[in-house]
This record gives sequence, structure tokens and C-alpha cells, in this order.
Amino acid sequence: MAYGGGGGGGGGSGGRAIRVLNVAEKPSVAKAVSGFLSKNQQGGLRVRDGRSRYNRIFEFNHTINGQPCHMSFTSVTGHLMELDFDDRFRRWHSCDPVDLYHASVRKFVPEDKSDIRRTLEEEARKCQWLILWLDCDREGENIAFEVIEVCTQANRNLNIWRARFSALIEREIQNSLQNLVRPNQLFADAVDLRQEIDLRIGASFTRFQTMFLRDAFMINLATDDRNLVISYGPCQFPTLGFVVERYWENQSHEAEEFWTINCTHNTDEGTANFKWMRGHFFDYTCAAIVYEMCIQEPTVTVTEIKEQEKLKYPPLPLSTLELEKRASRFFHMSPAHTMKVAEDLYQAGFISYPRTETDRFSEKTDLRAIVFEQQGHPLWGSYAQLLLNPEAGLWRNPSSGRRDDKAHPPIHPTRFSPGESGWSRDHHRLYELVVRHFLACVSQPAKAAETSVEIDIAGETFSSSGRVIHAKNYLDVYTFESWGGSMIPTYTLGQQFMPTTLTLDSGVTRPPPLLSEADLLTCMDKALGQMQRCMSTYRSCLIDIMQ
DNA sequence: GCAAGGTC
Repeated sequence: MAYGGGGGGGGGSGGRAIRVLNVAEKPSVAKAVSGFLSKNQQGGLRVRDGRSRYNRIFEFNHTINGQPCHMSFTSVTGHLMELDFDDRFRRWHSCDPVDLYHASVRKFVPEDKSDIRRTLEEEARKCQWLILWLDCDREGENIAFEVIEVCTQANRNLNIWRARFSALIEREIQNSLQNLVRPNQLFADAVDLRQEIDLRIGASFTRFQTMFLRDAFMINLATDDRNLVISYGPCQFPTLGFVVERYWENQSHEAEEFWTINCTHNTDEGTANFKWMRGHFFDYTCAAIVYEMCIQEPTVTVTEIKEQEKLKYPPLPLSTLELEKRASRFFHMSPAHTMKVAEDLYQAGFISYPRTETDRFSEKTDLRAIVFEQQGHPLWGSYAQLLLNPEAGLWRNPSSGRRDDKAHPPIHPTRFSPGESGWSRDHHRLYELVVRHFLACVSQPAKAAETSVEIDIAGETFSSSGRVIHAKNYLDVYTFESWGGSMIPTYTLGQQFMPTTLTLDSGVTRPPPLLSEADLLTCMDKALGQMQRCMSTYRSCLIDIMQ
């Protein structure tokens, strides 16, 4: 890769330090990265204030691929720019809501971000290079181009680079600085498009339905001090749809009585509960007739015995969606809170970047090194040691999911911690989940022997099964999941006995439960997958047509 | 007065 060259005497300036402006997405990242990069550098780390009181500027010396650099490191706070309609469309009655689909829009730096803009302009004028340290997701790429726009307006000759990193740990940061790439315009464009669609649909529908419903229900603004805006956004509606759909199913459910036949058998080895293979009948008379036949001739004959080894596999490597679902299931943490806590852990360097779709590890990842780090933990350290011991036979290369966002690895621990004093209970729990999940991924599945027995009573079939766990394996460390064992007595084929009980039982159908947050995430993910498949079909159709 | 995405 050819560094320098392009802008205002980069690498070619004969050993003289070039001035580099570095920009992160948030102040904490600017501080953390500056901390790593200024280590062991002459002059250490200096800090000064910029125009914005939250976004300070860190300064230090560094060398990029042999080129001495003077680094200034500042930050933005998320998006620098906003998208909105031109002023003449801003008032609600200025146009028909449908006109908002072609009204002109503009992207600009809002008033409360103008101090950050000034800092960027002033610093950009002094620099030859610009390195973008924004989060490595689509929004980050879009913010990168917002920063580029502001900076290049102040200095046309900037040589612009993108640092890519998935964890706020020193090794990763040093590595990304020595392997700079160019920013990706296509990712940024995708976000611009999403912003425009959200704005046009949201504003036009919200104005339309608010005004329409006000008139329809004759709500008088003068006497009603509620600020009634009935908002519509492309993001809310699928979510609301799933929630409401399930609610309606739940409400319209009519409980229905059903009947089933159960059989139990006690021996000195234990009890077997046999379930009727027909499930249940909604018609009492039918069930009663069959039951009557069984009672007349209640002798049981064992007709089939199946024994097989059953495996329960560890989960796939951890993506954001799974992290949210599991934190919701295991700890009742809301997805929003989970992501806040995960972000804290990421910023302190304990886990990798928590926003990832990837559920497969790259072959280059040194999985054993990650396990190695965890050996000293009081709770799971001994399990980590066992994993690394080849004689234990516990290790297994992790399964690979089908998703790869090509930007970040699955969420995994990046730094050992026995727990930090500043952590809340949820920080502890989430770190524990990430570590235990990772250790589970590289472990053997749990193994059990399952026996299923089928019996015949008067021509009706019943079945029961028992399970004996032979090796818990990953379940020893993944304590959030369990796999119950159950014993049933030993039977032989053709054996005959009398049932201990043979009963006709009734039950009532239950409505489907309201959607949990974890269920909702699953619905959204499924719908996203369907949409992506549609899009890809559509895309190949277009390509066909064009050829 | 409107969206959704960043972040303080």
C-alpha cells in the first residue's frame, strides 16, 4: 500500500513528521485509542480543549509504517449531520403530505453540533492526513463521510484513511493503524438512502394520519392540551404488527376442552408415564369409547424399544441478535439495556465489538489463545484448563453459522477479568455470558442415551422415554442451559404387565402467550431474512433483464 | 409538531 504521496507532502517529506488528524465516533474512543497509541512514545499524551466542551483533543507522536507522525485525536458525538426538508416544506400546512416524497431535502450540520464542526475545520487546516476511527458499521461509515465533507471543505488536500478495528484492545488498534484502508462510499450511500426513506415516509404519514384522525375524531386542539401526534415510522410498524397480531390471536382464543388417555406403570426401578400416540380428542364420546376398550382389555404389551445416543450441541458463535435474545431469556435484560452494557464492556476492552451479524469464526482466529486467558477465573478457569488439555478430549472446533457481515467476528472475550469493581450486576452477568458462551462454542456436545418404549393396550399405542446423561461437556460451563435426565424402568420386547393407572383425563387449550421481547427479535430477524431473499431474487432478475 | 440513527 502506498502511503503518503497524495496530500500535501505525505510520506515523501524526508523524515519530517506529518500532521495527522484522527476522528473517533465518541469521546471515550478517542481517549482509549490515544491512550494505546501514545504508550512508550516520546512526549507522552497531551490533552487540550477544542471548541466543543465534550470533545477534547489528544496529542501524541507515533510512527505509521516508518513515517513519523504528529497525531491529533478528537471525536464527534455520533452523527454530525442531519437530514431535513427545505424550509418551505417544514410547516405542516405548507404542502400536501404526499408532496414530501419529492420535496427537496438537505443534509447539514445542526446548530448544536457547530462547535464540533469548528474544531474539525480548524484541526483539518493544520493537517495533511485524516484518519477515520469511526465505529466499523454502516452508520460509522456514513459518519466518516460527514467528517470527510466538513474536513475537506477546510482543507482540499487531505489524504484520507480509514482505520478498521473490532476490539478496543491495544494489539487490534496498533494493527489497524499499520493497515489503513480507504473509506467505503457504498456503505455510506446505503445509510443516506435509508435516512431519506425514513424521513419522507415518516414525515408524510405522520402529518397525514395526525391531521386526518384529528378531524375524524373531532379533537379540538384549543381544548385538548395533549400534544397529539400520531406518529408513523417505517421501523415501528413491523414491530407493532407482530405484537398486535399475537395479541389478537391471544384475545380471540376460545378455550376448548379435550380428552386424552394416560397410562402409568410403577416398578421398583421407578415410574414410567406413557402418553397416548393419538394425542387428544376434542370429542368426548370418541375418547370415551376408546378408553372403554382399553379398560376392558388393559393388558400392556411392549411392542418396541429404541435406544440411541442423543447429542445436545453447544450454541453457535455469538451474534448481536443472539446476545440480546439470550440476555433477555437468561437475565430478563431488555435488548436496549443489554447493548448499553455490552458497549461499556467493549469500550473498556473486555469484549469484542458487540454489533455484529457474524456467527462463524474466521480460520485465522486463535481460539485457544482466548481460552488460555480465562484459565485463572475462579468460576470457569478450571473448565478453560480442561479445554486446553488434549487428554480431556473436550475441545471441538466451533460450528459455523451462515452469517458473516465481513466486518466483525462473533462477540467474544478480548481481555480477562475476574470482575471489575466498577461493574454493575449486569456487567458481571453479560461478561460471564460472553465468556461462557465462547467456552461452550469450542466444547464437545453433551451426550446422553435415550430409551423410548412403545406399548400396546387393546390396539392403542402409547409411548414413554427416558434419558441418561453420560457427559455434560459444554453444559458444565454453559450453566444457563440444562438438559434434564429422566429414568424409566427397564423393559423387554414382548413383555406384558398391567398398568398401575389408566385414566381418561381432560384438559383445556390455552391461548398462545403474548410475544416476549426475545420472540419479537426472532420475528424481526425472520422477516428480515425473507426480505433479503426477496431483494436478492429481485436483484438477479434485474441482472437477467439487463443482460 | 414529523423518522431513525448516532451519542452526552
